[in-house]
Amino acid sequence: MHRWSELFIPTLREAPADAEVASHKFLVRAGYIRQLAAGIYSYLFMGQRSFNKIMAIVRHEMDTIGQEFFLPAIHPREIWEASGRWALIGDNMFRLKDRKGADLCLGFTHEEVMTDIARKELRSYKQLPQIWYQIQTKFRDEPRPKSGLLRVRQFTMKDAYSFDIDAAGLDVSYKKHYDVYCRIFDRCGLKYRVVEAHSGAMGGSQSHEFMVRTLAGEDLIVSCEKCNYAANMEKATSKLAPVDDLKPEGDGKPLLVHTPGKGAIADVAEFLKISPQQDIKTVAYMAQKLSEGGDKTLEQPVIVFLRGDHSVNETKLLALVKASQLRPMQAEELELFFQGPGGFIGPIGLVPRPADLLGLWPDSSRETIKQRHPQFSAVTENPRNVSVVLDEALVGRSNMICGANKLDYHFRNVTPGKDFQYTVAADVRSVTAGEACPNCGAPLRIDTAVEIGHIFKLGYKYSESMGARVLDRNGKEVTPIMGSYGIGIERILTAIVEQNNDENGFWLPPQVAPFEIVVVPTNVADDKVRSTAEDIARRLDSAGFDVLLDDRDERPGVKFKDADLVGIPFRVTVGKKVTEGTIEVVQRSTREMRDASISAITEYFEKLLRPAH
RNA sequence: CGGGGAGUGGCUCAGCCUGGUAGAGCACCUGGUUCGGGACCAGGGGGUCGGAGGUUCAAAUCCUCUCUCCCCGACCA
Repeated sequence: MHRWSELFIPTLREAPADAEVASHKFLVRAGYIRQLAAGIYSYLFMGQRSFNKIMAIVRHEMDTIGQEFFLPAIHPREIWEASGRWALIGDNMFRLKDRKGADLCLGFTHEEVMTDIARKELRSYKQLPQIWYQIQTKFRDEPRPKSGLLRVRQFTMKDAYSFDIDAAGLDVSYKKHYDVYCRIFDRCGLKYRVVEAHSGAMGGSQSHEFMVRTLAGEDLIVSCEKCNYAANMEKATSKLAPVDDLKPEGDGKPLLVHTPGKGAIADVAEFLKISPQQDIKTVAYMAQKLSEGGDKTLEQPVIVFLRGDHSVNETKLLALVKASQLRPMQAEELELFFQGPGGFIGPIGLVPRPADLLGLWPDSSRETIKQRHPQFSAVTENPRNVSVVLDEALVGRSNMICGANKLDYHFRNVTPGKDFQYTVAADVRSVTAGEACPNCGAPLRIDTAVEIGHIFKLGYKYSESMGARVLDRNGKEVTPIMGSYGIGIERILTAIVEQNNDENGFWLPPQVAPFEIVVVPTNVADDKVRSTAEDIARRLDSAGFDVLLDDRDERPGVKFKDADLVGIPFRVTVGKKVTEGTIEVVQRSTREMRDASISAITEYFEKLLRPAH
């Protein structure tokens, strides 16, 4: 049993001025956390106690499918070189040197370390499958930490890695994680949604994110009102309603039309009395990525054509061209590739690079295009180097409007595939709310959400690059296939607080709350009240409940306010009614208040909190 | 990195424009009265005004530089 008078629970009447979202305000006010620097927090007694309970649930469930490890937080450069990510990750990785000048980094994630163990130790298919996990601190030097614990530079992650002999094995390991994650989040009392996700920088084929809807979230999820379709914005697709194509004019060949001063899609549509859906939007990027050595930025032009009312989903595009960044082309670059001015650029005249060269980059020894500015000789010598991406929504369309690469002119009668060629047709647009669900056709909705868990099928990315090999049953050397699975511990608590709060504070489910019950004597100067509260707290404690006795010599109002603030799901108020043998039990979430008998209080909570017994 | 905002006692803030040597509420300590929704009275402790430099007889206040934090964007598992 814990006594509040002896604990350090520094509650605040007012939220710190720099706290913006509910979870940040309340976790600070409730004395769970304190900030040390941007995106770096100390966890105090109450916070750590809650995290420990969350981690216990995670551990308990993970132990049903895997084995717990504990890996180093400091890694040598070499393993990150081996996977190719030392250069790829960039400024988000904390890097340091040891006294000998050797490069080290703080663990950003642990694929490399786990794969290093696997490549050194795993020899035979008989050792597979393996699922290894840990609960460990991760360090990520975020460009913009924000919203309290929602986006930080140091946090705790449960990360797991699976090694299987083949894809069918990976399917099994993946499914195990999927199911265990659902059990974990259910036990934490979270309302969440599992969405299809893009595997992004981690690489790999299949991926799901476990998302909690909240306005504080930074991710967008698309979900169907009717069926269970749900996807991350970067992955979501929709069924588009058919569009009426324009009738061809004249001989049906592209026809130059004068559109003076009408560069923007909306202006062109109005001027020509067409719908933006009949216009082709051109978006020109320079795709960028670091060279193998990490010392140079490689660039290549990528031009996207899509329906006039659609917008590019840059994440989809990045994955398609295997780039790490996109920047809009500058005016002189537009001139170079289109030989036309911004606002009037279009596909006709471009020479798309062949599909088999998509995503292929100039080798690292070559100077960047930027450095060759202003001549751009590297590219002008080789116009095939332009990747032309056609959004899928334009496939099969005809007689569209597009920029003519000539000031104040557009083309009519333009049919993709006929009047211009492209490198590849792919889904590179963003879904918007209200479009039809790809499964059932019902309207899609878009919500902000927090990502609390993520599971990936990594494939061979790390095992291959780092050289993990085992012998199969035929004695043939094969590369194990991997999966990687993460849960953000702090985000579980943060998401729960975002889901369960009111003007006075928040409440946690008993299984993750720092205490299940707070016993509040209204006046410790009253012997009868004080001793009854002591007795109740002691009996509940003996019965195995996590009890906090608020034995502070404070006025009742102060104690009630604090009790409401700090996330404890049940309050037992010991006051005047002790003379009648009665106390009150208040459920924080509903504010529901019930009298209970002092003598039967243990049984009362047994029924409430331990229904299985 | 671009744009915006803010740094004054533990928390929330006033004072800055118009320079004169720092204040309020809450919190904290002592004593007393109180005790069912953030009490009251009396006394008290605590601040290099983010830092450095400059202007001035005099700087929280004016000027220059700088650091930090927050928000929006870019970016991001």
